[in-house]
Amino acid sequence: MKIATWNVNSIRQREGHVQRWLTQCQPDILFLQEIKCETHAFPALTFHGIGYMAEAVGQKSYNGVAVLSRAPFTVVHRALPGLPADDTQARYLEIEAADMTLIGIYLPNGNSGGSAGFAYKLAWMECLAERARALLAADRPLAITGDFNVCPTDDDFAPGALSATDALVRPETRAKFRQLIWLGLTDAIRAAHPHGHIYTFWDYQAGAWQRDLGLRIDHTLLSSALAERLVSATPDKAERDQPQPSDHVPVVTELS
DNA sequence: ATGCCGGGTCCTACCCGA
Repeated sequence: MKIATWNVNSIRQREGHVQRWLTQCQPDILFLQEIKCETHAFPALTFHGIGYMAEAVGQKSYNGVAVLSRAPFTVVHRALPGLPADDTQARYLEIEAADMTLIGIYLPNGNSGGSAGFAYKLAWMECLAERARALLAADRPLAITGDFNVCPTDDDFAPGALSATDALVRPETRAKFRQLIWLGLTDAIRAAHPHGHIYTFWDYQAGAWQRDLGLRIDHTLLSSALAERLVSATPDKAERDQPQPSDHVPVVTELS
């Protein structure tokens, strides 16, 4: 079973990329982030045409998540439980499929909006940990996948690619990420590649791709029952060389 | 060297990303 995640940086700009990639990679499930369109504008029919059912949680201009699946699934939540009711940012989609709970996230970046923006990121991470805790307590096989906007350690970004005060690497951000991990979740990419630099994002600017100045910020976290089935978890770097690519590449996690 | 590219939008200068 292949579960994939991809921040596509606008589905309208990358619809053809996703269609081609699905055909060539054949994942069972693909979570998308930064679709940057309203829910009704998501091009579901394109994906129906190649055998994928679709569900989107969108908003105008920013954010937006979606899931594509070859097998039927049930939508459980279209927003992160625990957030204020007036929070309309489209960043969370939780489904049940193949007897697993699968969560796709676009975690707040935390660099814009000053201290309030960073506080929002930390509050969002706290709610996510609370949700994960509840699902794990109920003994649900669980995967949380998506764009976490967190470099968990100094091995997870190229030297010089970020300042020490960036919201992706700040100690408070990393502490919240560890809080998630310590619930008993396995960071699948790091488990499959224990040593060295491995990236999922390269900025459009300053030749970051050509100079390999990347970040590892797209993650898949697995509960123990799924971690025991882990076969591989790998970014598909070839996508970054496509014409008009997203700045993120797809990450594919394979379970036996 | 946080705005170098690239997406978005009340259309065009400005917000956001990581």
